[in-house]
Amino acid sequence: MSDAADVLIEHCREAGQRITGPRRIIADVVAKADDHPDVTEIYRRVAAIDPGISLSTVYRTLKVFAATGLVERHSFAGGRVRIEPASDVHHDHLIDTESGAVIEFRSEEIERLQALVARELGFELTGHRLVLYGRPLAKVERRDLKR
Amino acid sequence: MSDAADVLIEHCREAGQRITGPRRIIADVVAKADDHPDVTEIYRRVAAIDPGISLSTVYRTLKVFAATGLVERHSFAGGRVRIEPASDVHHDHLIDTESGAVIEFRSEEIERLQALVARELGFELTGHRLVLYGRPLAKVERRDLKR
DNA sequence: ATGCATTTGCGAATGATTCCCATTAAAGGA
DNA sequence: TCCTTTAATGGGAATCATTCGCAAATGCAT
Ligand SMILES: [Mn+2]
Ligand SMILES: [Mn+2]
Ligand SMILES: [Zn+2]
Ligand SMILES: [Zn+2]
Repeated sequence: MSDAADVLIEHCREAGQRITGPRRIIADVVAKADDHPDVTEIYRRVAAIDPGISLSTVYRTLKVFAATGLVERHSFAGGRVRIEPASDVHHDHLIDTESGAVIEFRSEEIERLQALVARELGFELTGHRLVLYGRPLAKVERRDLKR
Repeated sequence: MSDAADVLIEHCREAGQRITGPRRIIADVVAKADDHPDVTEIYRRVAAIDPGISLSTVYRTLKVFAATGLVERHSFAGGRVRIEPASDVHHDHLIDTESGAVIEFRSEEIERLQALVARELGFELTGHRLVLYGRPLAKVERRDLKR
């Protein structure tokens, strides 16, 4: 039981939610996930620990965690929602279109420009979704980067 | 039958697709749509012209149009796909979280930074998805914009 | 006009997510 | 520890958007 999971559980309790067996396990699985798994994958990992936990409960619990801000739900291309534990520092994602790998990044400038663009349009930016899709550069194509 | 629709039909023909009655009508409806409608809404508009056209055909035809690059499919929040006729100049969207309105914008700088970030990560940017969510500023909050 | 490959309409099938509800089990106090 | 209250669970049905399968209809090149 990682301490990251303990944090999830603690926040959960503070939000007035009951701490149940399934929730402990789901919190643990989510806290350990560093690969943006989809719900079915989380269900698999949870079931490996306690096969009695239902898919319904996984969905419900993730929704509770998301509502409490403990978990983020992404919808990269392809129907199913993907999950990651909420991180203290916001980041966006780049998808390797050849391998499907998810790379995280943070661009201070893009973040700032987004808020600026929104304000120019007469809005206060409340959120955003940015996903880049890219093809890995061959080694020889990378030479110009080193300079 | 707008000329924008004719363009769709013409590209469709060049792509080796047959020009059918349903396709003409769907092309016309899509070409006129300036509000990012979902598929069901397009179906409604199509059915208002020819009630015999099926939802399946609308889905299939939109897929064909999208594959040929005539139509873009967005997946803003909320399950269903939303459609817009492909425009010559790329743009991104800001969603007014209070009204649900979709505002279009284009930021040269953000576009450039995206490519830059991708390259720094070792990728050639092949696409991206950017959606901003914002709350409309009250008039009094806008004063600092005029400067 | 004829023949054939594409399209279409309709209904069934899918896949992800949510809903329903009888049963189980936290939480808090006696 | 033993109740009481009430939220959470499991399992299955229900939803919703989208896709499939296939016989019938229809473009289009000849
Ligand atoms: Mn991430
Ligand atoms: Mn648009
Ligand atoms: Zn961001
Ligand atoms: Zn863009």
